[in-house]
Amino acid sequence: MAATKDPRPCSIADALTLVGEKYSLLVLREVCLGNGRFDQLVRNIGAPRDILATRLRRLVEAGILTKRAYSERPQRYEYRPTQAGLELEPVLMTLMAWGDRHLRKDDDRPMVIEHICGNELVPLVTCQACGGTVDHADLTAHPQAPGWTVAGPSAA
Amino acid sequence: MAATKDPRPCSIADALTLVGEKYSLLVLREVCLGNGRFDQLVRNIGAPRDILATRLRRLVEAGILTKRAYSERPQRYEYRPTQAGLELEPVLMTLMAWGDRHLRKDDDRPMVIEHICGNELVPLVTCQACGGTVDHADLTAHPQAPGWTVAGPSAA
DNA sequence: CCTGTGAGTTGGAAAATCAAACCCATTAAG
DNA sequence: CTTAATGGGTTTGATTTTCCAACTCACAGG
Repeated sequence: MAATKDPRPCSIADALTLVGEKYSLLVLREVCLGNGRFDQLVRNIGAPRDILATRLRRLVEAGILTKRAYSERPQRYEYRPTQAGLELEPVLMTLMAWGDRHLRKDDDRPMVIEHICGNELVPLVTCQACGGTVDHADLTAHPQAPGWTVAGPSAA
Repeated sequence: MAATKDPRPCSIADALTLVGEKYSLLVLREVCLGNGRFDQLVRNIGAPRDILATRLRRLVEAGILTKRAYSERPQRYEYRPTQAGLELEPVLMTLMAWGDRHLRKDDDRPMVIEHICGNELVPLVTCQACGGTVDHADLTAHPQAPGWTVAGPSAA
């Protein structure tokens, strides 16, 4: 009998094993803001230095960040997002918008993002095909993995 | 001098204190799929039962899930997303799309989402004002919190 | 009566986090 | 020349979480 330990195969889960650990998405936030230096990350995120070092290694090896020297003698490094890292920014924006809407009173947003169009960014998640916004009621899930239905594993 | 422990005030960080712990977003995934029962969550997520119980309590108290009895005698409960919970689904869809693009070869997506328009959902994050997609190069951040610049704390 | 299901709780070992101190190279100040 | 500061970490030891298996409780079925 197989192990009772095969969770649903899922790209959300896979993405979270890379960026779901504590502080990882905050590292990405700072790095996208242009703050890629170690001490800056420590101050702006408030994470322990050793944990931060671990996360940075992991994000670099995952291809989400790159480490580059901005000075030889003395050697000094900074972290910058890769293309894959930059493509996580929409996730951050969507999460920030959710936090602004549900966790704050009125308009006390700690950060406003300006879009190139000149307006304040209010991110919407839309369907590429029809352009409509993505709402729960409009979605139907189709698991592709063999042995899995929406409800769970079939015929264990 | 103040404590050296005031991280940047940020709705991303605040949102992550609620849904950033291990398994929390996977719980939301399952609950959005309609799988709100305890043993179903254990099987489909692969999380330890005690941790799951802790997460469920937290998500309920945060107003992201509700606990409902679907049977008295014997008492049996299920968890369902609140409106706030449903509004996190776009975050999940965006994260899933990122995982599909960057963590998988070709078209071996473990799950396909169908939009009501009849097409496969490819989520795009767009600007509500102009409708354009959200790319890093088009964004400018404006911190609103006193004492904070994009780079970090000003004049501690 | 014995077994099974659903929804958890309990106990103890293993792993991760935390804060503070330390290290190394280089530059700046007195 | 000695002392202090900066940047980018590593080390150490105490505290928290996580993990896993076993257990509980209430009811239902055969």
